[in-house]
Amino acid sequence: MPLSEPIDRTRLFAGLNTIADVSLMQKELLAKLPLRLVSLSEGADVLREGEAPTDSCLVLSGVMCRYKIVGDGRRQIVSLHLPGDLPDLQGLYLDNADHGLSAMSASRVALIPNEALRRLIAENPSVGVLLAKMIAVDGSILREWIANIGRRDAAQRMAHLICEFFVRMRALGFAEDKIVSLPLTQSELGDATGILAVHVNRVMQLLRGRGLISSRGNHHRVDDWPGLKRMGDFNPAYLHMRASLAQLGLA
Amino acid sequence: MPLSEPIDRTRLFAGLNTIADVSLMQKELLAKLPLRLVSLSEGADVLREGEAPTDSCLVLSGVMCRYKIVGDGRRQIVSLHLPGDLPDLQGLYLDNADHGLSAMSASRVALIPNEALRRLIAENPSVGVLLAKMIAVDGSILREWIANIGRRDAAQRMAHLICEFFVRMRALGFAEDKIVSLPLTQSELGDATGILAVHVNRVMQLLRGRGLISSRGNHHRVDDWPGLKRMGDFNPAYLHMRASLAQLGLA
DNA sequence: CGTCTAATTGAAGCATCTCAACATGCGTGG
DNA sequence: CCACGCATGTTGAGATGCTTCAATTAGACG
Repeated sequence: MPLSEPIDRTRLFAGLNTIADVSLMQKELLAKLPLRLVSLSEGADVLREGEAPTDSCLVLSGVMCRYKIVGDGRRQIVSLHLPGDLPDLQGLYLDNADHGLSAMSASRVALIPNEALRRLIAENPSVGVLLAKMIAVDGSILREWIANIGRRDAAQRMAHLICEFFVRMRALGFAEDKIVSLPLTQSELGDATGILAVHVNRVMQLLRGRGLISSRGNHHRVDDWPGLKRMGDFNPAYLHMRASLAQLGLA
Repeated sequence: MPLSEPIDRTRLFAGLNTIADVSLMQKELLAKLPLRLVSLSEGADVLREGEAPTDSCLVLSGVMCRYKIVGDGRRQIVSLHLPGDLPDLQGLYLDNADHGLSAMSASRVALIPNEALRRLIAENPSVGVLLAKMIAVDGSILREWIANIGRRDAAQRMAHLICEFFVRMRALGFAEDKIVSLPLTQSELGDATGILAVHVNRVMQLLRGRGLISSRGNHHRVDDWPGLKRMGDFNPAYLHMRASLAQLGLA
């Protein structure tokens, strides 16, 4: 449902800013885009597999995910998206969505008509380059997920997922106290890592047992960042961020 | 090593043509790009993880792959690339490669200076849209790989991989007799699907035993296409091809 | 307080891995 | 042409990580 609250248009640059230097002019152009604010309850879909997208989705608050359903009905989450992300930019160029897009927690998003985005890109190629970079980074993260699921065991996968989420949140200015809210149930964590929920539980206990993290509900505290990083074989290069780990206080 | 043989410039459009309608003018513009022909022996790297790409790679012949190496040294192949593909387009927008790019069989590629590509896109936005679409489809295939590895068992994964390879080859005009040359060793098939080589062997025997495929060396014949499709839970929508399966003779 | 979802625990089964050996094919050099 | 070496394919047996099924506990919410 559309809301009347004011939209935080700086969110438009938040994600872009972590990977590229967005000029003042580009910010102004982006801020002028027509936005339709929508509030989503937990689990709500913005887009379903097979639908033809007419708008691009900007996450304002909450955590969203893209997912696919395989033949036997099981779900695979293919990416997580934080405030400032544009999870479905490739919808600008594809006729039908090959995945669903839904809210993992109550979220607010801004819908941007693809027509307006296309016009902006056409008139202002430098903005197009920014968005292309965002799509490219998205692809890079997808590749790392493939490697994560294909070649690491359950504990490593989970550790890697938490590392990625933590670093991305941090880059956006969240999680300053090393406490990160990962609003996923264990079942959803399993959908993201290709593990069954019951086993996620045991893996999380393992991570906690080793003193890497501690949890209370959805809120997780990173107790031993070097250890978690090592356990997850985490190297942030694939995130293509402008800031180094050191600059994020995560040396 | 650079060769002096004539370059088949129609390869420049082959991959694009399967997903988009490339106009005559666009073909002419692409054909004018400066190309540097390079011949690769099996296993040769065009790009290694961490390197800064200066050229984009167009596959002229052979099969190439992008891959990542995880901490313990194991390899995960994240995509396969056929003649007409531009496997590393996102290198246009990223400073450092997050993956390696290598030849799975003796291959010929054409290297296109990124500078020239960027100029072409800037002067001719419609070509930029074509390439953006290619990057978007690339992302879609990555997502399907995540779902494949995360949520299907070994036999399904392998069947799905073969289906994808077969359809993509077919769309390019190969494999008309339902015989497809998949120049991967069982170890490499394992790297692509997240399975160990020994187990790949048993899975291939299973597929052969069910009459889905038959193999002689690297050449595999699809004996039961509907069966293979069913086994691999294969739905080609994610390839975003212009041609339907029916149009490819694979109803 | 009752209901519902999510987290936790246990036990048993199975898919995949691991280790180890042997077979096959292929290119190379004698 | 044969002999050899090496990479790849094949087979077997045992270990294990993850799944499956089932039941219980904890926590959130009206």
